[in-house]
Amino acid sequence: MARAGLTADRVTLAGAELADEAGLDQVTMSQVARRLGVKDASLYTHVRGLEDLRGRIALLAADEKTLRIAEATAGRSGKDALVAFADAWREYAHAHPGRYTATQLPIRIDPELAANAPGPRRAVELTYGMLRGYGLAEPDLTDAVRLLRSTFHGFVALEAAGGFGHERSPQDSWVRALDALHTLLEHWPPSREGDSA
Amino acid sequence: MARAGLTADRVTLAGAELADEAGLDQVTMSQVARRLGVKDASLYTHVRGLEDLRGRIALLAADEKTLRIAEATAGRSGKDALVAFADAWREYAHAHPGRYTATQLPIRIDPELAANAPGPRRAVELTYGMLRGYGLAEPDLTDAVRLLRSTFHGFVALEAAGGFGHERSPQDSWVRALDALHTLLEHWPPSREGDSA
DNA sequence: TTGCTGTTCCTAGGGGCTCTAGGTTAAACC
DNA sequence: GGTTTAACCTAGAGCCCCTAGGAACAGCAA
Repeated sequence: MARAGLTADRVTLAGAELADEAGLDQVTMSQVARRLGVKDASLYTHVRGLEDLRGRIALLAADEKTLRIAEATAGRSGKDALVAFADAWREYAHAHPGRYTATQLPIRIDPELAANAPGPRRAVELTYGMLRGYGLAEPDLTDAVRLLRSTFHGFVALEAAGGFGHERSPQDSWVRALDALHTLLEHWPPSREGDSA
Repeated sequence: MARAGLTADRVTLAGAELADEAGLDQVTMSQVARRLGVKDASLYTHVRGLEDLRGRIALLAADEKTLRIAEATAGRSGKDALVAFADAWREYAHAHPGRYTATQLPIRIDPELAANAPGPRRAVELTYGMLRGYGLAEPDLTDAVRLLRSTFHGFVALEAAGGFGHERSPQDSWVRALDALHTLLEHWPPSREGDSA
């Protein structure tokens, strides 16, 4: 019987494709094995188990998303960069819903695996770089980064969960949200003393 | 053998408790049945299946969250209301992580069940009510609501997923984010023509 | 060509899960 | 007390994850 020529990466990719097509919860060892024309037990040579596979998909997605954002924001600054960043984020989530939901999993990723992934550090660099033009200093910079990531992720997540009614197109709200965030960054409120509610 | 006295609500509550203690993915028919001292097949009298149970947990969580927010914002306005609203949201997510993640599920809830739930409509009313003081008109109002919900949900979700490093406390970033959102609402940017990128 | 080695992929099987079908038995009403 | 209506049960099919151990292929050496 001919070998299937599997590797951890090929298994991960098959899982990622399945996640996008059928939803992350349909990503099972059996389904992935079936898609690869192989028995499920064979996957355990390449991947530690289901949890490990999901973690690898999450890592793959994070890397891909970061790459898209890097390409989109290259050479841009100010609001251009902000919009390019945000649109790339949202478009990745739309194009790869299963992969994207994998990134939402509580981090239970093999640390050794994560250490080799370029994604996280690169993502942080990109975000801080995008905000450079707004002239924020720490800790406002960190707070702004967190606010932006929260908004991008939250918007995409609510959109995917069907959280927006049909009255107004999400796209229009998205554009306005980016407008709003831009003006917010330009007029970031000064920190006041005694704030720790 | 004495009856256990189950109802759909009691089954849902047991599932919700289990979700908070062990994570939503540990909410299985078998586990919930075990917790109730009953065989798993017995649950199907009260609940259509696992998907239905998860939907019910999501609905319960939405109602509870809305109630907390209503209590927190009662009698407040302006930034007070905004902060109370947001804090109640985040505190609910912290207190009931399993229930909260259930609300993130793509809506696959029994429509008949959802129709009887007071949550969604009430939540919308509350949010619009909170924004009344800022003097926004449609469609800006809808856009602002969506932005706020996105940010609240996104922040909580990233926080739960371990998405924030350890450099700065999430609490501090949260307080500053609310400051920022408040000033943003006070200076909501006017809509410009030709915006539809 | 033959034999050796390491890895890939297999079969077999245990245990947990969801859900259905159909039987009992407890509670509720006449 | 008898009848009816449900709640709860046992039994079982089918799918899932994962482990243990066997078979077969690829590469290399002699």
